[in-house]
Amino acid sequence: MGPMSVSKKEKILQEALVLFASHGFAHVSLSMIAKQAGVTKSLIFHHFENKEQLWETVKERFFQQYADNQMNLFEVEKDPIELIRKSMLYYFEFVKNNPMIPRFFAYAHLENDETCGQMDQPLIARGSELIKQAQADGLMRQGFNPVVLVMNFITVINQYFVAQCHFEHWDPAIYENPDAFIHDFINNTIEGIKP
Amino acid sequence: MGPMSVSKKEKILQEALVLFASHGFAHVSLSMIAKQAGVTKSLIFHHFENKEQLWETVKERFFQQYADNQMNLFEVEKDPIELIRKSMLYYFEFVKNNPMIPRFFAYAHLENDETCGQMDQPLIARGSELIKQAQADGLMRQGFNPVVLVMNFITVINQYFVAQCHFEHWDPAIYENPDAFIHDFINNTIEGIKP
DNA sequence: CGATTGACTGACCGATCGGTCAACATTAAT
DNA sequence: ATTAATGTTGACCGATCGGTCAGTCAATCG
Repeated sequence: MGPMSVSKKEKILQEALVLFASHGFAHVSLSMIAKQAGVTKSLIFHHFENKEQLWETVKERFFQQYADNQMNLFEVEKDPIELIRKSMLYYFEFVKNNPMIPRFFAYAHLENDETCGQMDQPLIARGSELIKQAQADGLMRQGFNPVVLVMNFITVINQYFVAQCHFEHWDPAIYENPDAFIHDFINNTIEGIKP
Repeated sequence: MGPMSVSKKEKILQEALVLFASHGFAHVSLSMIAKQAGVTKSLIFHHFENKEQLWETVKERFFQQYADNQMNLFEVEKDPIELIRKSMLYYFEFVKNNPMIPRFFAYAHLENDETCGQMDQPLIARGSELIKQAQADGLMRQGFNPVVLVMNFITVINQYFVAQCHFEHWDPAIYENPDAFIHDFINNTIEGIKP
């Protein structure tokens, strides 16, 4: 297996990743991917079973990238309130630097793809546990489901980037000054869970 | 124009609406729509310019349905905090009864369709104004952008239905007991904006 | 009554889709 | 040098795509 062969298969994956994230599964043809990657369509079938399996492979890569990053999400931090604040900021910066990830998620959701749910379930379980502990210790307001909190901040941050065409009509300032936005959003969230 | 002719054009629109909301633009072929509506593909071209214009027409219908409903969103209510609570609950119930609406929005967002942003902009402006007034009157916590609040609750409620395949892996209880979910979410939000 | 109009259809078009296949090029092992 | 395995290509396939077009049918109108 020479270096060129690896490079071409890799190129196919990279271009497929960009195109799928940009236009979704159905909009992207194998001819487009082949042209963009500078290879023939046949080569795609040599390296991958079919279009579906190529999509699955690309998806796994995306999710891996996402999951790897989440390892850092709930890092060691004494104050659970501060932990939430840091995690939200960290996730916001991550998605800001990888804006195709929420788009890919959105496509997967619309196709009722359950893979994305199974992937980060363990991490969410750990985050929920931390929050529950904080609630028990009286460091956080009690009585709400921790998953609702996590879902809230993941969802809003993702959609901030996916639905820019929508929200920037509501108030352009939200995108002219992203720091102010995430600051407001984090503050609202934090205030909502203080004991 | 007899009643039958209206009925068939209407049938095309209805079926296109369901199919587009279910599978998106590219996944749905005109043959599928024609078969589902019980007409020939040619009739679609008789009533609509092309596939794109059919999509636009269907979209306008959806958005109208959405916009009409929003008239009731910020109804008269003395206490602004209570107004937010009621509005969130009202919107949740609305989307619950029209689960295809957030799916349609999601597709429009992924295609960077700006129509959806222009439609509800006036309403959001009014909602923001109400919140700003409440802030000025000391009835609501100050210093945050009202649009962030509205975007938060619209986004989460929409994604609750669109990304069920994702979040129900985090905690099935969220969907087994929707009332508990929306109750938690509303409470978190309200607590976050109390003065 | 004949003419006109709009709803509606079936046959058909070129383009493109995902996918197959035989053959050639390249590399590594024997 | 021969062989085997893999990388890579171009020609080709049936199916389906969005879209066209000539024409049928029923209702309306003068």
